[in-house]
Parts: sequence; C-alpha cells; structure tokens
Amino acid sequence: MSFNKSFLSGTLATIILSLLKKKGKMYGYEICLEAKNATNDQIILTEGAIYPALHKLEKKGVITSSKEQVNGRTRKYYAIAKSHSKTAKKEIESLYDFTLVIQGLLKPSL
Amino acid sequence: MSFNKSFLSGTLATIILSLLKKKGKMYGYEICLEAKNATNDQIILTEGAIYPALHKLEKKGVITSSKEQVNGRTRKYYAIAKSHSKTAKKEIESLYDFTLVIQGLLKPSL
DNA sequence: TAACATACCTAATTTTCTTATGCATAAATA
DNA sequence: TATTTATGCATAAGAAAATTAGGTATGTTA
Repeated sequence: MSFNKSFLSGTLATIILSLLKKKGKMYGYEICLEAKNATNDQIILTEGAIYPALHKLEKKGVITSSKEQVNGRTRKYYAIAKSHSKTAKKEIESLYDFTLVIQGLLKPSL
Repeated sequence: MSFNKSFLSGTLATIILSLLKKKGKMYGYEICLEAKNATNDQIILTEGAIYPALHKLEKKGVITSSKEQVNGRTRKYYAIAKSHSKTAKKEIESLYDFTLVIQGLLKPSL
C-alpha cells in the first residue's frame, strides 16, 4: 500500500487541523513526524510545505501559536483557535466525506 | 455531505482513468457529466481542468483519442491505452489506498 | 569531529486548477 | 423567430499550492 504523492495536494491544511484536534497542541516538526508515524511512512509532510501552511492558517486566525524553549531549542507550538474549533471540526469531517465520495466513484472500476 | 473543492487537487487524472476504465471510452464533456451524476453533484469537473488533463494524459501515452461525428458535432473519445491498462489500474487502486490512509489518520479526531 | 537528529524558516520553480473566454452546432423555449 | 440552453471542443491569464533546494542553529551520537 502506497500512493501517488500528488493526492495529498489540497489536503495538507486539513490534515494539520486533524492532528492538532487530536493532540491539542503540536509544533511543526512534530506534525511531520506524527503524520509519518501514524500512517506507516505513507504520508510524508515536507517542511517546505508544512511551515508555509502553518503560517497561512495562523494568519487566517484558525490556529494560534506560542513559543517554548525545550532542551535549548525553540519550539513553536500551534493549537486550534477556540473561535475556530467548530469550523475546524467541519473541515475535518469535510475531508472524511471527500474520501467517501471518491471511494464511491472508484469502486465500480476496482 | 459536501466538501472543500481543493481536496480534488491532484486526483483529477486518476478520476478520469477510473471513469474510462468503467465505461471503456468517453469524451471530455461526458466525463464532466458522469462525475457529476455519479456523485450527486458533489464532484464538479470544469472544462478548464478536464481538457488540459486529458491532453496531458494523451501526451504521456496513458490514453488514446479518436474523433467521431455525432449529431453534427465532433466528439473526441478517449480510452485507456492497452499498454497502460495495468498502470492505470494501479493508479486507481493507489487513490483508493489514499482514501483509506486519510480515513485512518482522521478517525481519531472525528 | 563528523554525521545525524532536532527545529525553525524562505525562495524559486513547477504544477495544477480556476476563471474567463472563444468557437460552433442543435434543441428548446419565449 | 429570436434567445437561451445544452452540447462539445479548446486556450490563456492568473492564483494557489507543493516541490526542491537552500539557509540557520543546537544537541547528540558514532
């Protein structure tokens, strides 16, 4: 089981929201590791993609950030803004719905 | 049930292959209608997206085309190239696998 | 001390899609 | 009959998103 990386296009922001909803707060590097580990190395989020995506979500007010010093290194933790918890939930459900629609479309040809 | 249109990014070529595999041969306009009908208006493929995608697939040799006159109008039918039937099948299965991986990733946050 | 892991970031390029057109014919409707 | 809708192809400008490649910096391990 492995898939074309291009399928991930457009889903990155929602995957981030999903992980943040599950974990409460996470930092960018952790999000990359968690996506990789939670999917048996199938979803590889690159830093060139994740950081701009996080910055964009923060700019939109969907997530908030706070810096922390851990082991001499800076971590920038992100969490879903309280004011956006419902929209984030809907967004995650929306991606789930998308997978169902795609499955329904593909099934006759499988 | 409705979803963010951006999720479709990167899946268009594979959706086309899936429909062609099911129907044997189709023309561009028909692909748009079929995607719409088969998903209760949830997947709307625009012509600005579908035609360049078809041209690209043909250029790569994945699909072949043949023109036919029907009711005074020209239809350009596409079909999966015999030499690519296996790769097309894998590509479709790959998109299906992708939906499973995403579902597994999203579930803990739903 | 070199390599690897951790942790952030940006920038140029490429790819892909959206939006907006354009052309042309047939059918339906006002 | 004139206009709209449906059919059917196509391209082009612009936006959006990710890839690839790079940069900075600290801690750990071989």
